[in-house]
Amino acid sequence: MYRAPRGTSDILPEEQAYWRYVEEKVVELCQLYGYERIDSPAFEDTRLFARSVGEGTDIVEKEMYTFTDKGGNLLTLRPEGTAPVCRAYLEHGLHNRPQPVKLYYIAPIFRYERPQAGRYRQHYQFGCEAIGDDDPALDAEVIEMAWRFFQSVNLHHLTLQLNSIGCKRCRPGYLNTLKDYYASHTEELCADCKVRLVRNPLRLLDCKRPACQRIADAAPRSSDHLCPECQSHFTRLQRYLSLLEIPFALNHRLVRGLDYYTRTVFEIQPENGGAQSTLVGGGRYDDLIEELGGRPTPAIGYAMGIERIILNLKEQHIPVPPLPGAQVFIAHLGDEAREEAIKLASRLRRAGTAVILATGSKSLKAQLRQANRLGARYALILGEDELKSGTASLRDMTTSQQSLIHLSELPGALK
RNA sequence: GUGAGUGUAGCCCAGUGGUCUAAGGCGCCAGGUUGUGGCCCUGGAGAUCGAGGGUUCAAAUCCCUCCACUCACCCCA
Repeated sequence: MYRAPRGTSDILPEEQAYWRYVEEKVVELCQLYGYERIDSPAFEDTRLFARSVGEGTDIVEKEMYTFTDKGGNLLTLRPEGTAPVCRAYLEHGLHNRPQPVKLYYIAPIFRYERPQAGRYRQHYQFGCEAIGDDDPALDAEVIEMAWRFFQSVNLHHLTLQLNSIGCKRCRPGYLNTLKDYYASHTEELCADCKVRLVRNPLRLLDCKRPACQRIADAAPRSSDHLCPECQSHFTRLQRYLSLLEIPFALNHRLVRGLDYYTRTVFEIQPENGGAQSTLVGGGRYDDLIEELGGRPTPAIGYAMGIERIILNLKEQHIPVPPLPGAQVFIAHLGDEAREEAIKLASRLRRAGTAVILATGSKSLKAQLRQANRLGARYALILGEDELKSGTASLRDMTTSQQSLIHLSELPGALK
C-alpha cells in the first residue's frame, strides 16, 4: 500500500475549515496593510538558495530537496520563501514601483528533515516581504502586522521576542568580541558549540544546553555593540512598537539561522511553547538584494508556519467557522423519477443552489440517511406520486417539516 | 544523522504462549414500513495481528533483523 512520503500529509476535507479560516484571515490582513500576493515557482535554481540562505547553514547543507532535471539544470524545491520573492523583485524590475514593494505569499516549503511535532518535510508558510526601505517604522509595521494576525485568529498567550544583530559594518566587530569571550570558555562548551565557535559564532547564543546557556547569558550582547546607525534604528523601532502598544521582550540570544538577516530579528511563539513552537520568524535582510545582483536595497519580512498556527488553534480550542455543506439533497425513486431528478439537479445548480443528487437505486431510507449525514438543509423527494403531478416533496431536514411543492416553484421555495 | 517510544480492520482499542477460525466501540452497508433521516434494536462487510526470519508440539503474544509512525536532539515555520 502506498503512503504519503515521510513528513508529508494529506489535508482531508474535515481539516479544510482550519485552512480556509487561516487563509481568509491572511488575505484580509494583507489587504489591510497593503500587501499584494505573489506566487513563485515551487523550485528554483539551487544557487539562489545557496547564495541567500548561506552555504554553511543547515538548510543548504543538509535539508534541501535538490535534483537535476533532464536538461542538466540543478534545481531545488523551495526551502524558504524570501529568496524567491527577492529573485522575482529583481527579475521583474519591481524597483521601478513605489518603494517599499509589499508582497505576500502562501506556499509550500520543502525541507529534508526528520519530522516531529510541528515540523514536516512539506509544510506551508504565509510570508510577507517589504522591499526597498530601511525605515524602522516599516519594521514596526511589519511586526505589528504579524502580531495583529494572531489577534485576528483569536490565538492568545503569545510572546514577541526582539533583537538586533547589527549590519555588515558593526557585526564583524561584535563577532570578534563574542569570539574573544568564548575563547575563555571553550572547555565548557558542548561539542556542537565548539563547531559553532569556528563556523557560526552567532549561533552559540541559542544553544539549548543548560551549561551553554549560562555562558551565552553572560556573553557580550549584539545590541550593546551596534554602530550608531543600527543603534538608532533599533531604538526607534522599540519606540514605535511601544507607540503601537505591541508588547515585546528583548532577547539578546535571538539570532536566527539564516545568513541573510541584518539588524532587526524577531520571533513570535506561544508562552508555554515547547519544541518547534515558533510560529513566526522574521527580520531585516538589507544586503540580500544586493547579494543577488541588485542595487543595495534594504528589506524586511517574516514567515509563519500554517500547520503550527492550526496546531495552536486546536490546542487553544479556538472554534473556526464550518465550511458550507450541501443545501439540497435530491432523492428519487424509480427510473422515471431519476430522469426528472437529473434535470432538476442541473436546473437548481444553474440557479446557484448547491445540490447533491442521489446516485444508484437505493431505498428512500438510505437516501435520506445519506442526506442527513451530508448535512443537507433540505431533501427533495421525487417519486411516482410526485411525478404524476409535477411536484416534489420538500423536506426540511432540521425541522422534519415536509410539504408538496410544484417543480415550477423551485428554486424559489428553498430559502 | 543521533536517541527513546510505539506498531492488532478507515478510526479508537481489548488481548502478554494453547478455548484467537482475534473481542468491543465509532464509522460503513442492510433490515426493523408497501416511499422517509437523526435515537433505538438486529444483522452484515471489513484484520495476511507492520514485514521477514527464528524459538516452540503450539506465537498477535518470546527472540532477532528490517520497515513505518511518534516524540526528542540538530535546525527551523
